[in-house]
Amino acid sequence: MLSKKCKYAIHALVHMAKEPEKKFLIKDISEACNIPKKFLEAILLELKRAGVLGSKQGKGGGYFLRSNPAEVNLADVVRMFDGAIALVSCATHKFYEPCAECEDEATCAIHHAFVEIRNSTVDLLSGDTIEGLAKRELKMKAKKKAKA
Amino acid sequence: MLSKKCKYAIHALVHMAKEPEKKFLIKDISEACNIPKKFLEAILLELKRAGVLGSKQGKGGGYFLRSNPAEVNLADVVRMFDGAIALVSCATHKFYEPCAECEDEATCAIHHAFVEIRNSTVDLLSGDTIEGLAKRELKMKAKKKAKA
DNA sequence: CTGAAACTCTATATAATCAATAGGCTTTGA
DNA sequence: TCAAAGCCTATTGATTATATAGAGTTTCAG
Repeated sequence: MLSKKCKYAIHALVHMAKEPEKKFLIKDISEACNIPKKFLEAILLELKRAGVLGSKQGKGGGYFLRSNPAEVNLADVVRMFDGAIALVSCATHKFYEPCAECEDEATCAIHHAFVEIRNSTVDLLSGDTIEGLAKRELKMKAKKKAKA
Repeated sequence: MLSKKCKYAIHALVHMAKEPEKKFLIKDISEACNIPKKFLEAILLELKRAGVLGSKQGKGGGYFLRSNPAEVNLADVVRMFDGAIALVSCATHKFYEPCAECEDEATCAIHHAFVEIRNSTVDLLSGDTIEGLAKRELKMKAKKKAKA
């Protein structure tokens, strides 16, 4: 399971990607996404340090998207907050560590099984950009409203 | 990432599935798979309570497979030790809980994205039986030995 | 019938991590 | 100059992960 931090980050980013030009106050994102304000503060700061967000201090300040929302995908965000995407450390690319208990990875069937799962998960996560998710969500909400 | 407990369980089960009729001592599995003995003890007990393994106490005792190894798959084992397979609680079948911060799951793009990922992961994990993994591993080891 | 082999069970220790909050500091603009 | 807003460090409390200790129980061999 993802950490709450990571899930909150995704919610915040998708929220911002709905109005990619807008400048957001921490407080407003916090209320819109139901994320504890102080916790969100730390999250946005990390996203800023990673270059995904920019910010402006002082009166009239706020956070805004710095990266192109079409190029920020869930694989990036998950790696940033929760580290490896794979279910075992020997099956990751970016955070590889051999399993202490495994004698020969090359002939370990478990290793091979989890590499496959990793690949499929990474493919799906990489395909989900915050722009795509934001647009999809706006459409779904519009459709639901039309029905009601 | 999987807990060590879960990974150890998988290793132990695949090891046993290589000789599905055999009775194993905790100590032997522990040494063969490089798993701390006392920790493994607790794991095997859980697997027994779940019906996957059987055991015989006393001298000449040991653990053995009770379930058909062709019917024990990684999805089962992961759920048993680590709970939900999905990355967010609102995307699971067996351990469903709504996300506290989410106002409307039906129109939440994040929810939909993670349901897809869950489905793909569950499909792959369900396809990996301990019998299949054990056979695959035996083949790989034989091939490697032939080359050397 | 006894003793060693082997699994069973409960409890505990330690460390790590997660989630959240506190509280001051700095920058900015009217 | 002061209030708005982000920046930063530290800390707390709860939970979970990993592992171990140690006593209890069952079984078989001789």
